Amino acid sequence: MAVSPRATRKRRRPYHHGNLRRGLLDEALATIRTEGVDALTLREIGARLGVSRTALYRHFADKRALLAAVATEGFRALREQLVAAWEAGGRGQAAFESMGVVYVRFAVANPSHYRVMFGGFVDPDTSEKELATEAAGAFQALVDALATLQRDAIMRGDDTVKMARFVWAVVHGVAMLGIDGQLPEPAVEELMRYALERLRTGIGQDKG
Amino acid sequence: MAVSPRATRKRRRPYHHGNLRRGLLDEALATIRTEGVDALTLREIGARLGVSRTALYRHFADKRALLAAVATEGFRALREQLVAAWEAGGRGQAAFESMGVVYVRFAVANPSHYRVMFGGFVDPDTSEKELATEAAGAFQALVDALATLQRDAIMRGDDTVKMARFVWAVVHGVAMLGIDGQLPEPAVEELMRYALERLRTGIGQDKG
DNA sequence: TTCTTATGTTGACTATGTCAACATATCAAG
DNA sequence: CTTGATATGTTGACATAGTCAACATAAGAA
Repeated sequence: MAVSPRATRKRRRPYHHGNLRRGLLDEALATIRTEGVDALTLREIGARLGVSRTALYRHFADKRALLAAVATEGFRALREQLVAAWEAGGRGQAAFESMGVVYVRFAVANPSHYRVMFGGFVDPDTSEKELATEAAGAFQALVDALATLQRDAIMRGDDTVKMARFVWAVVHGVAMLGIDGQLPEPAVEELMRYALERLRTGIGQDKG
Repeated sequence: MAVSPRATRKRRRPYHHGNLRRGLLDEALATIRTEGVDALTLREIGARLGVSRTALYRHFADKRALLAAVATEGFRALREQLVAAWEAGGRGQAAFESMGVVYVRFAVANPSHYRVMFGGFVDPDTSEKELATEAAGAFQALVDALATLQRDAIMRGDDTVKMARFVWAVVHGVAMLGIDGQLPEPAVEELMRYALERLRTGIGQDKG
């Protein structure tokens, strides 16, 4: 997995290590995935790349910046998966619920990564413009899908952004409870299905 | 605010400091509230109580145990507020939504504390039996309320626990997005209101 | 009074993030 | 090709923090 010299064939030839920034990000993400955010130390990720402990500071302002970059990648991946689900599902009601499934599964499959995105490790407002952009992009995927369903009179005509936030809150809530261990193991998938169903109909007693 | 000797009049007279455990908890919570979880250091909270840095270890196994205790207190407070809202609201539909309001407001008013409860700082499964108990207690308040509404045919007859988890996910999601700064400032309260409304009716287009 | 146990303290160790000073590779300009 | 500027990477050092071991002391029991 060492960066081969052949990679330098591309236009901008990297300097010493060969895209250390990319390597740092990958290594950080790998560590986060396998050992959790707490286990992430700058020294070890440097060591793993055969680089000194402070080499990282040439590519990231500090540890938080690194985490912000990791979060950014998370939002990008999430958006891609959401859009893919929407397209593959046929851009209808079923596709919309498929997005919900994908969302929750993303979180459950990458709990630590998801936590970096939402666990207060990074501030979405200040600094990190790219993070804000990507986060907004992921949310936009949801807004777009909802707008389509509204156009087709499948969903209520409420303010789209507001409705999208609600949907987001639902899947986010399910995901968070799931990765927090607040739910019995098999309950996450089940709750997700149920949530997507009730999201559509509500929990109030049918008046028909 | 120093512990007065008069406090020792109670049955079990404390040893040296006079209920240091309680003091540690209060000080930890105060620090968490004002400066956030990251700013919580064992050394400083000890200093603030005029006690050495390791005195804490006679009352808590380690820092995580202290955080677990803080989380426990959070769940207890949350449950009390939920129950109070339910009772005061008349144990009906309105009272139920009042619980939702209280829940989200608790999180928004105590973001750092809430994060200790749900931010992965403590593991609800392992260790800390009291924490699990209190967390379950808070959830039970929700289950009980829902069961009542089901009995009165105000809510659907679905599995109560499953439905309660869904409701929990909704308010938890709104709360989390709110304290994460993912929503524009005034949007939290607005989203909460909207969420409670749509929670009842769903977002699907009315077929009537 | 004495023994035991509950508390609290001191010193020390390790791990970690970060900065400053230094070293070196790459590229652009002449 | 040399030279200077800039981008990268390294070493040494420091401050902070959590934690443990050894020691000290207070409280209650015998």
